[in-house]
Amino acid sequence: MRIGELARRAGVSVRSLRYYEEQGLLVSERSGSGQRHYPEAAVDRVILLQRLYAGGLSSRTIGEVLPCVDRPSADTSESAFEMMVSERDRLSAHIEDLLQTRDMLDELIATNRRHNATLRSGSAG
Amino acid sequence: MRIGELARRAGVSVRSLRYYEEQGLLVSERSGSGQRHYPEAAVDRVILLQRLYAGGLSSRTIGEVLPCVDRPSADTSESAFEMMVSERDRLSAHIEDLLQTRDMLDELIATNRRHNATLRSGSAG
DNA sequence: CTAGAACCTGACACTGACGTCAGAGGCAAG
DNA sequence: CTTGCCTCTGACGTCAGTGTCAGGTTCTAG
Repeated sequence: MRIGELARRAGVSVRSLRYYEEQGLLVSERSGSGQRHYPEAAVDRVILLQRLYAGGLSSRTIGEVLPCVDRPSADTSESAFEMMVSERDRLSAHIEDLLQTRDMLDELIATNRRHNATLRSGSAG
Repeated sequence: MRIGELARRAGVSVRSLRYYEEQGLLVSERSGSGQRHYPEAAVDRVILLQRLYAGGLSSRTIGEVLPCVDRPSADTSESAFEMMVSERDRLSAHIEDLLQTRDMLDELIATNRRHNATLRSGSAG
């Protein structure tokens, strides 16, 4: 498929796909005229990339981790594996942090609800 | 206290404190010579701001929800309250997304561990 | 062949919370 | 007064993924 279809099916912009390729995260075959062509598997690949980006990994980090995805059995994935584990730990810590923030928001919301309830019982507004 | 002490005690940079003030999130009294002075409570205030930033709220958004923090009983917090709730929901969705990403990483890690174990049992590396 | 959609490269714009530098003034200690 | 650290304002730099525009080529339908 060409880049437009891949973009639609993976739910990203064409610009992003070119960027991923520029970062070495996504490969394409080129037709004689220079147009990019992708196999079906590229859709899942891009979705995977999106998920890693969503996890806060940078392009560089994703590039270093990808060998673990593509060839989990090669030695090249030694440092990649460590990177992946440390990224998972970083992500876990980040999640914990966000959970604390959410708890704080929940408390604030509860406090405000109590006040609002008090106000509403006095005068609607 | 002056800005340097507040920065140390809250664990942020002096630059950040000035930025927060510029965004209307942190107030200071000025001495005759223009230096900023803060009460003890400013430490917790800055920590609160940090937590909201960590939750992915922008300066503008924080500014809009702060009335809920400062005066939970005022009407001014009506839209602020809705904003706070929607930010909590956004944060929850974000956390769910990150959890999925972490699960994916965990699966990748498990897969790689199996391969590494196989390798190591054959030849240490 | 033609119109128009899709594609190409290249490059600049943007966002947003800061880092950092410059040049100047403030303040406690000796 | 001097030394040295702290603070001030102002402004430009950074990062990183993506938007967007420009100018040109390629593909597809009729």
